[in-house]
Amino acid sequence: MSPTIKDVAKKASVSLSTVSLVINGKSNVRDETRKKVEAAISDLGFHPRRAARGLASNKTNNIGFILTEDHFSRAEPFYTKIFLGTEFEARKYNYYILLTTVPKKFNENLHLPRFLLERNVDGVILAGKVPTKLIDIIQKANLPLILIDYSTPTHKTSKVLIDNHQGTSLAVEHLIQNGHSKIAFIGGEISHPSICERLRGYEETMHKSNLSTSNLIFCNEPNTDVNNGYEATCSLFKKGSPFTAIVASNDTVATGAMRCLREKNINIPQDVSIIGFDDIEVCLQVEPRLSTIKVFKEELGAIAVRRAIDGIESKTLLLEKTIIPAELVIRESTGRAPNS
Amino acid sequence: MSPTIKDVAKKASVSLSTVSLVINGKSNVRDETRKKVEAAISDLGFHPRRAARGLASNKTNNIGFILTEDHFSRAEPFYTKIFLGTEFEARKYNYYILLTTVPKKFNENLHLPRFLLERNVDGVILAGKVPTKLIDIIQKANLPLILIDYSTPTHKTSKVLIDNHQGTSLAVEHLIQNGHSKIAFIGGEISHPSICERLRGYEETMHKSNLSTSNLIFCNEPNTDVNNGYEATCSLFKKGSPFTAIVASNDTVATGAMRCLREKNINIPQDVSIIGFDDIEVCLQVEPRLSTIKVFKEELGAIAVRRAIDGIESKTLLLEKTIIPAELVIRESTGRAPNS
DNA sequence: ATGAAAGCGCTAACAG
DNA sequence: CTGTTAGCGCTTTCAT
Repeated sequence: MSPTIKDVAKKASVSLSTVSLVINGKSNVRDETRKKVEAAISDLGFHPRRAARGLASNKTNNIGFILTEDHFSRAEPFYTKIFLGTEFEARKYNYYILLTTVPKKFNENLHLPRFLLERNVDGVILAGKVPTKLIDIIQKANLPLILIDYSTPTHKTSKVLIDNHQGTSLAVEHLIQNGHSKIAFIGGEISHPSICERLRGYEETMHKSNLSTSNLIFCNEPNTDVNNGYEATCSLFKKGSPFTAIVASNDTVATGAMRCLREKNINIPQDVSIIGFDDIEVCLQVEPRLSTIKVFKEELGAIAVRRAIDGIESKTLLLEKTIIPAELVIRESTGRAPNS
Repeated sequence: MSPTIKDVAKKASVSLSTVSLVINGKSNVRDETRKKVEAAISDLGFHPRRAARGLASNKTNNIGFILTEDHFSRAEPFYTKIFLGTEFEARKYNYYILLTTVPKKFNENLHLPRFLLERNVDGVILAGKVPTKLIDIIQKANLPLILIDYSTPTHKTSKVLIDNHQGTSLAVEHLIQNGHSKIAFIGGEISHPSICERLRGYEETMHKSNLSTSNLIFCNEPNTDVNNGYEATCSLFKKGSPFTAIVASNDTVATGAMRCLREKNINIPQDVSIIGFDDIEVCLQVEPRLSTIKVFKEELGAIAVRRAIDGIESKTLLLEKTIIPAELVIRESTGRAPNS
């Protein structure tokens, strides 16, 4: 058996409660006593058992991380990075992250995460678009809740968001500086607030520069995967205005667009420039390498964890909204507009 | 406060221990009593608190999942899928997965995962190449241990492996059937047993068909990322024999090779065929779509969880070695050899 | 500043 | 088959 607080107490010749005070970093311990206890702890290689602490203090030191199944499989590299960010940050504060997924069509009787039922988390982080019913349930359970990359007007929650609007602004400005004026926007799932904001950022920046967007927006796709990018680009060719650049709603969509361009023997970036959003691995694996708007994914996760812990430890659920700027990354898929 | 076993006992007019017996599915409870208890449980929406169970039973119902940091960032989509496989399977058995990473250059005093120190897991799964020191420590702690996609001759452990050898055999045979005979193998990190086996599978299948591999193997790269694939292919051009097909040690390496081919204006698959290994998302995002050897990643994770639970619940650590076959996936990057 | 004692919610002998 | 009882290892009043 590993040593317990009792062993430590004996070794340091103090009482159990004194050891407990030291473990929990409470102030009212004489320095000398603290030293003694700390020595005993490190001598014995003592580590408090979580289960015991949890039972006594009614706290789990776990944070639940929930995303929808299809988000995690479709946009995997994006959410994996966010998750990793949460894990690293949680470690610093001695929390564990419990990750789980829920189906897109969520049924609260079937799919409620176990850690919610078992009250095995002190707070919850939701990433991406999630069922609003799930938000309701978590709020009713009175658990600190942080949304990442999602927000809904009907629910008041803390959230950590990407500056999508600024992101596509950056993208459009970069293209304009390269002499482009006929710039298209493609990608689906406008129902996701982030995608919608990306579209708005594009539109506003275009209009601010007196550029037309008519017949240059193709967002009727139901999703944001490779095929949607491909289809949207096909539509752009069939029904759209002429263009020399494409802003894609994310990197995956951009790769679909690239496929379409290649099929039509259009050179990137000589004939058409293309820029993505997110900065996932694939940007470096396609040919040419994809310019994009970088999202600080690990940071999003880390900040969410800090907010969650704030909520857990302060007991006052203050609602904070944090917006993280995005950053332009220029690679090989964007260049001067033809004849400019 | 959520209901406790006490509330259930009162409601069902039985004792605490009877409720406990029901919860734990022990057999010695009269059917009628069980029904009564179950009704009370569902009426109250009772869920046993993990911390309490854990403390009383000295069991956590957690399984630790450890991988090296650079594995998780470099070969992220691969390991993410394995991790997801563990999570889904663990759910069925009421376990949680605690994921954490350790640095490649592992120092046991600095980097020992918390859940090991705090004895907060009942078993451990290691994925990919991990420090052997870590294996030592886990075995010394007498925790059931399962390796995924790794094995070391110096340690006796249960493991779940990919049939790498058969995988590259499949790849080579597919190419031979398409008229290729000058087939190269590229990719680095032969120190990883999996990569080494992939090389061996290639070699043996080539030799079995009386094909030469001389000056067709380029594996001096230190890693298996995009650049290594690129560099290995450059070497192949500079120092190698002529070839019409490439077997890459994984998909990421394959994308690097594709970059090199494109730079040299070599068409895939008209001039050179290329096939990867793993079947990660990027296969569908590059142009042309990459033929590959599919690894059942979620399955690897799921089986590892079952093995771990076997070990936890049986208390007898039997060493099992499970090998999962790989599968040929033909897409657009492989075709008939030129002039055949 | 430190110690004594109660108890968190459950499991696990043991009795009956 | 069911109930009684004693902890599991820690936190947390409450005294001192």
